[in-house]
Amino acid sequence: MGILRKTKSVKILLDEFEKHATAISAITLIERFHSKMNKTTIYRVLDKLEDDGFLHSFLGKNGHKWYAKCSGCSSAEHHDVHPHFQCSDCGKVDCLSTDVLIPTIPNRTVHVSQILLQGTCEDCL
Amino acid sequence: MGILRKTKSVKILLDEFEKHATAISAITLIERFHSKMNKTTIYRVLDKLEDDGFLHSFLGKNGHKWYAKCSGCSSAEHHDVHPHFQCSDCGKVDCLSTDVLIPTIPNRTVHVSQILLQGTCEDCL
DNA sequence: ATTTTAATGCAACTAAGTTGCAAATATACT
DNA sequence: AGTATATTTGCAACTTAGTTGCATTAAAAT
Repeated sequence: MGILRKTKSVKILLDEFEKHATAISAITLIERFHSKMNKTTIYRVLDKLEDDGFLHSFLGKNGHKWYAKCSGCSSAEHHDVHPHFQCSDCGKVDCLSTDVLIPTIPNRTVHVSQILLQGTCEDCL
Repeated sequence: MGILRKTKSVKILLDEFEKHATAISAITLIERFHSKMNKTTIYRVLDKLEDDGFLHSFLGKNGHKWYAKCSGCSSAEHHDVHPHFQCSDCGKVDCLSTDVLIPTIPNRTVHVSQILLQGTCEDCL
């Protein structure tokens, strides 16, 4: 599918991800923009922005969905396979540029790797 | 809290994890034993078995809870911080003994790491 | 055998995410 | 600009994993 129209909702959400360097959870966006748009719309727009390679998604520590800006992705290919760091204190989630080496697993082919590190971030140390 | 009494439910669930080498999702256990025990009981027993160091839990690809037997854990300490592998074909989840090296992250302290690898398992290759 | 206290079942609830459909709105066309 | 067309939106209702409170049941201690 992907984005076809530059609607108000698309602009608001894109803008929000431009403004913040950190990842944002779907739940947070729903809280933040519930007066401007419906949660269904938020989920749908996020979905499309991910399809288009503007955002990538992953699951936070409770299994809730988080989104962050992609760097160098397109609708053809997502190559944001970096680890994410969630602060146990403030809950903030960052994308880490540090690479984690996934070892070869005998008799298995690994296609996707989800790495979520939890601990204390620089602000909370 | 932890387990205090060896009830029927505790025995059934412990037995199930003895029988299978792979991880089992809470949802699967509820399906499998819905006639023998209530889902609330299942969640509560799993919780306690985890507290006691018999099981460890992690989130699968949809953010749903999975459990597997611990090796060498106690109620005092869980040291099952290994990666998990979920087959995209058959859905089966295994604990991997292979270690993944988590690099030191500047200005952050890492306490927990969740690593979920997805791909094709040996049976589905 | 009786008492005590933990474990269970049940029903109702919570919350994240999804679906169907009618109404609104962005874009294409003339 | 005005109209047609197709996408996007809002809403309400739904789905489903997991949780909670409370009365009942069943371990285990006496």
